[in-house]
Amino acid sequence: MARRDESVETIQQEMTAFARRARATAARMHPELSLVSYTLLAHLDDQKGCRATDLAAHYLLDKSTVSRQISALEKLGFVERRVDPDDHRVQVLHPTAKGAQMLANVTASRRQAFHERLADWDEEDLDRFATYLLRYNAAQERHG
Amino acid sequence: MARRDESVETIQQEMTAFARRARATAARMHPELSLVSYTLLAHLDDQKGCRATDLAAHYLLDKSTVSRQISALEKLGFVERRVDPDDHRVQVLHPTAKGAQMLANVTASRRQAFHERLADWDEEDLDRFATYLLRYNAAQERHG
DNA sequence: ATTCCACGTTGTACTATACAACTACTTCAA
DNA sequence: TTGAAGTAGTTGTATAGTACAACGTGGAAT
Repeated sequence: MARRDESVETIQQEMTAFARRARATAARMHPELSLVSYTLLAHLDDQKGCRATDLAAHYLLDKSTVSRQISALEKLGFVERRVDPDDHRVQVLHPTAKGAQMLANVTASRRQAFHERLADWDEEDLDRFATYLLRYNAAQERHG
Repeated sequence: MARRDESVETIQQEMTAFARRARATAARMHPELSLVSYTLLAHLDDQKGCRATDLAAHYLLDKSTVSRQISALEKLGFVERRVDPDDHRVQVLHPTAKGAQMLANVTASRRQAFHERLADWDEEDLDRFATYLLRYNAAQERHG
């Protein structure tokens, strides 16, 4: 049981350490697109458009927060709104060409940073680490 | 090479997803002690006291940020300052008894949450996951 | 038609953060 | 030994991200 506790303790500490640093690191790497904006834009790109409410639900953010983030992205010309013809309350959000381009740049640069950090890992370790993270996050979603 | 890329992509996505959620989750769980305050207080406890400058260096925060965080912790009665007799510029920071108590509570509750999330993992997986996280964070510290 | 609900915006407040300017103290070198 | 340079910490100011509450508008159901 002691070994189990120790592992859990380490996981807690290291996940926490990572979380603390993540925003600042992202901001330093990409002052033009914050971690949150990046995530929202990536979701829009991935989903081929969605509603603000969907973003809020998916990322556990208040709708007002999403509203402001989207306004900012729109002001930057990265997102456009298309009113749903079937329901005039709804705006379907899409990345613009410019937004998609910026997203592609940031994604490429993030991807490269991760590849560098993980350069000396062998394939099996990478695979296992990825699997563990998926499992951990899935558990977190279930248990809050 | 394709499998390697895929793993790295997953790691990136999942680490990002975790980072996005971490603060909000921590805030919901412990409104009385933010993730940052908790981390700083834990460091003080762990190190048996240290200077504000050390905290700033260790957590890559501006000294003004640390100064304000510490002021807040002091106002709450969780931290006390002891002027270093050898160098009157320096304040050595320590958790108070009350601070140590609060830290212990939050730590216990965090620990329990992690244990719940990881309840159905076997010992070998936990050990490997912990090792991977340590390795990943160490690499991040080196490569920015 | 009225009531209720869903979508989104805006007002307000708070926290975390950085940068710059400042004070107080120490160290070192001429 | 005194003056320059450096270090520790605080405070002023600005910004981003966030939540909650109040609101307007539009759809749905009785």
